Amino acid sequence: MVTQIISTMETQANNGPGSAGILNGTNGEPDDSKTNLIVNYLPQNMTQEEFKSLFGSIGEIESCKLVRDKITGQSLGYGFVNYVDPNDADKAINTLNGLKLQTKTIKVSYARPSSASIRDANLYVSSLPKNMNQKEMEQLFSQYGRIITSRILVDQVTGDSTTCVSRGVGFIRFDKRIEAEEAIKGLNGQKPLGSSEPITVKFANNPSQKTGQALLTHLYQTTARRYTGPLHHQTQRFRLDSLINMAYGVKSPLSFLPRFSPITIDSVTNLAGVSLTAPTTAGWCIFVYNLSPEADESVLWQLFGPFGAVTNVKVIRDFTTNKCKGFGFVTMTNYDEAAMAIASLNGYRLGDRVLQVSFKTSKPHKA
DNA sequence: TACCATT
Repeated sequence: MVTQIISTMETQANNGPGSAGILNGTNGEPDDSKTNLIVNYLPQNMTQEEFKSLFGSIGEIESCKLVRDKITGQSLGYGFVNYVDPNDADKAINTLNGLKLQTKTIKVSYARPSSASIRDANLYVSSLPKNMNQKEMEQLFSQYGRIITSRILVDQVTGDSTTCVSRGVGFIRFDKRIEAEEAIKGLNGQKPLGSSEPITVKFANNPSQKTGQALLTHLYQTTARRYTGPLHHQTQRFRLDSLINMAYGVKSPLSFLPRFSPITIDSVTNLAGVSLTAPTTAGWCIFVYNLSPEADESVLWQLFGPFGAVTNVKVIRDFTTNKCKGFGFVTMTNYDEAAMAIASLNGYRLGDRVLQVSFKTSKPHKA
């Protein structure tokens, strides 16, 4: 799934007067509030040299650093630039903030002074109402302190940025950790006005805390998806009539499927009392249970692709261990193909596990 | 052993 970021590109006002090389009267440290910038949302593949070259084109740099993972050396997507001349810092913000580099839109703003109190002030929010936008989320959280950055993650239908839909997940970075703590106390488990579902608010996991192995696994999966994603499903797609032939015992390339499905299509459509997820712009969401801890996205593409148009697959993993939690989701465009996939794959033995496959149920909620 | 989402 392609994830697009909605984020304000405005920069933070800096913290008052000061200029490079002038010593702060209280502690004798240089005041670089007018020269030191933080750069966010850099492309993952940008090197230190490219980073320096881009910002060096504005003016003389005192120092700069692309921040990287301690173990893997992988870019964490942000960095700092300290100019000699505050005018160049200002110019960098004006000319480079909002610059589009590959798929990213970089953010250039004054860096806040390094301090223990601003660390771990980043929150992860889930179960947000799908119709809540970034501004509304900020409004909800702003009562607890000054918000530095915020964002809501959205699904993006390939090739049409207007059909974005919130994933109900976002981030809020406060100025101070105590503000973030208060926001958790005040908002975790609370229902936003007009919403029936409580939101989850917790400290965000920091990607740099991931193990090197998990990062490499993630990179591998991101790369591998190129060869198994929706743009290629036509090449492995089979026609519905060949599936019907198979049901009558005709030889088929789908011989890996069970000859007799444990359920019929009718039983799928007629499950009493179960509300199926409505077809959204994205299609029909299918719940796949009993995947192995090692399962990855490619197995879902392989299983469901033969039945028709698959627009998205997702293996749910534990964020810290990166192991599959035993289930995943597949989105298919057409109801008939989704129903056929469910009828055929529910009860299918994958390795030493028997899959349970059904339409995703609507999330249960207490009255 | 049961319905996600981690910039």
